[in-house]
Amino acid sequence: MQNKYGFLIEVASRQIKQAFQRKLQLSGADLTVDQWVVLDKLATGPKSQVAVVEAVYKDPPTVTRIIDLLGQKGLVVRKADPNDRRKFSVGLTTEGEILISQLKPVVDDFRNQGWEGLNEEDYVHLHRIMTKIVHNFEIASAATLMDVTAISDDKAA
Amino acid sequence: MQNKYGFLIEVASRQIKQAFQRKLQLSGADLTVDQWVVLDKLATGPKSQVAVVEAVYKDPPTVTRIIDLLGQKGLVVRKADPNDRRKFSVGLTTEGEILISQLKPVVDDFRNQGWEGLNEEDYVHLHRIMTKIVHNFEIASAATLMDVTAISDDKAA
DNA sequence: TACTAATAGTTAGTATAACAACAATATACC
DNA sequence: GGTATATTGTTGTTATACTAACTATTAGTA
Repeated sequence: MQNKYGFLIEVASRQIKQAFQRKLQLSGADLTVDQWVVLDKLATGPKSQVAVVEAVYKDPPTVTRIIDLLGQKGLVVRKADPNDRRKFSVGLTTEGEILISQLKPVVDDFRNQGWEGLNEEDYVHLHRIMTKIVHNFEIASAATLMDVTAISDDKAA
Repeated sequence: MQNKYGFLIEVASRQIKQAFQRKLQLSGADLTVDQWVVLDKLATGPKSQVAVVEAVYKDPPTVTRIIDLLGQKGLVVRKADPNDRRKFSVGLTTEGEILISQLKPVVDDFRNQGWEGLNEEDYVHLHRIMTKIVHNFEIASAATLMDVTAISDDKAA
């Protein structure tokens, strides 16, 4: 039982990301995959950067820079939080909202294409195995993350 | 069927890599995960960089830079290929070989820990689903890669 | 109140990922 | 033989990942 699941998962992850990046480019969007992920999370309303960090499971520095870039592209804005001067409230601009609505079909297309030939049961397998592996390393944040993903996924997609 | 498998796989991949990186650090090895992967592939004998590229499914520039770093650490050496002056033959130094043998048990430990509670059948599921997704995007290199991984894995670990 | 600890976010440094462009060499083909 | 093409590897640029260190602010507590 010495399977190189880590290598397998990592390579698949890179390939999927790359395919999605090409899809984004073909659609004419000037966005990276990670920028899309953050942008999409903001669709449910403005959030502090900490909230974004928790939503996308990236580090604070990474989120800072992605929001910087999204800001330069005019897709999001930082506003001061009146209740806590440490915080920002990061929200979509009108352009950001328009871009999201334009990309939604592209993203759905991509998901359907990638999942073709697989079924709900496969997703349950995939999720169970991934969650188990992550739990096995006792990564607290990841553990909750995987659990939450399972629940929110069917609705969020 | 709109599951966010991409997000799920990517987050799990990052978490696993991170856990492995910590394991490496605890063992006292001054190596990144990617450096380990390349080093490990060279254990079967010297290879050209193209061969390494194919073995680890990374880009040529990435492999160039990783080998640079492994070279700076005295773990590998580039030798000129007498038959083809474009090529190098990249091989382990004695220090590289020693490090690999020292890390083998650490790596095995990590794999066993991560796979705890899962069985062969789960690996088959995992591999089948990943391969299917990658095939669905018609990523030629990845397709072969996943297929090859399936075969070589049980022996390679 | 004053002191300490925690939180929110940024900056810096190194490594990896992907793409493009490039030099050097080897191969194919006329 | 000579030219077009493919292969091998490098360099440059931008973005992300992670760690560490840092500022500013808030919360907790003696």
